[in-house]
Amino acid sequence: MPAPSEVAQRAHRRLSDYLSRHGLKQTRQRDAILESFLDTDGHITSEELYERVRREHPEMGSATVYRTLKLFCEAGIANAHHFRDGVTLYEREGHHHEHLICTDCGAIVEFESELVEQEQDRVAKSRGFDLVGHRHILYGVCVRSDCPRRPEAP
Amino acid sequence: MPAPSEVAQRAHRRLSDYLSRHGLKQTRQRDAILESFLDTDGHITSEELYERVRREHPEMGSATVYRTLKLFCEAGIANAHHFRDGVTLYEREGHHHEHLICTDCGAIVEFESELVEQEQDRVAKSRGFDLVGHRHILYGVCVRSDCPRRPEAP
DNA sequence: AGAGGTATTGATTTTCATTCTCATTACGGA
DNA sequence: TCCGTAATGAGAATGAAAATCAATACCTCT
Repeated sequence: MPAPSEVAQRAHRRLSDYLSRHGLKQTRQRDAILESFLDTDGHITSEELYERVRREHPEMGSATVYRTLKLFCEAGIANAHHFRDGVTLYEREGHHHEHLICTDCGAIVEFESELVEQEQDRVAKSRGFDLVGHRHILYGVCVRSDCPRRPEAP
Repeated sequence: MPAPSEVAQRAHRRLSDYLSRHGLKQTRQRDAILESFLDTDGHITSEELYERVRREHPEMGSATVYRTLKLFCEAGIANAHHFRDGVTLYEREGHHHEHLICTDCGAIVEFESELVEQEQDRVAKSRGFDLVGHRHILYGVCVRSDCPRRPEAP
């Protein structure tokens, strides 16, 4: 296996912290799932991750992956998205960014904007809120010539 | 039939247009559902709307409401949201706004920002997208001691 | 107005992601 | 190593949304 990146190490540490701080246990499954998850770019569903983990650990149950991904969110290692109904997409917590989604082909492009960031703080504050997170999604039609039409709306 | 507001009339017209333009039919169910839907403030699930419509039209089927709400979205009368997984919330299309949600009490406050609006256009364009819509959600904790459960616009 | 072709409906079933249940197993502190 | 408890895996349960399908309602044409 490749050298443990700095980011990966941080994630492992964060999980350990969270577990011990909450009287939970460190298990081989949680480690395995974290390993696979960290090895992922972009977004992934629980089911997809399950398939991946399964290749290395055939005895793994899908319910465990669901449970663990939820745990990761609570531990600040992952983030859950509900871009479309019926599926939860997870991605690594870290460099935070927003999403630009093609309503035709479903392509997801990431972006960030310091300007929007500041404006969000301003708005939340003015409404008497302590901002703890946000989600900013743009829907558009991408110019890709191959954009294979696939149904999905906001 | 109550006084037809300007907004309601526009919605009815938009539905008629969409139907005829797509070779679809005008039915009493669609009218009834639109009526109830327009009578709604804030967000509503298909199931909730079904219950409401049902009071006036006991013969209505829930599948019809699902289908119709989807139709409304395509016709530009409604918008679908997936704030949490597993449920689709619909709201009237119209004055467009973003949402600020309290993670503690679930209160939903609406806001808009011209500045963010412009920035969105800029970002989408720079990525080769034709912007057709967006969703901007802020999550925070409202600092009021009574944390009012009031999904209302300012 | 009447007929016919098709979209629509309502009841029901099906799908499918996610959660729950529970007996069994694995952690981890003492 | 022992024990109490959290965790796991398999399968059942849940629930929103979609799909089926026979019966019905619309609409267009005559």
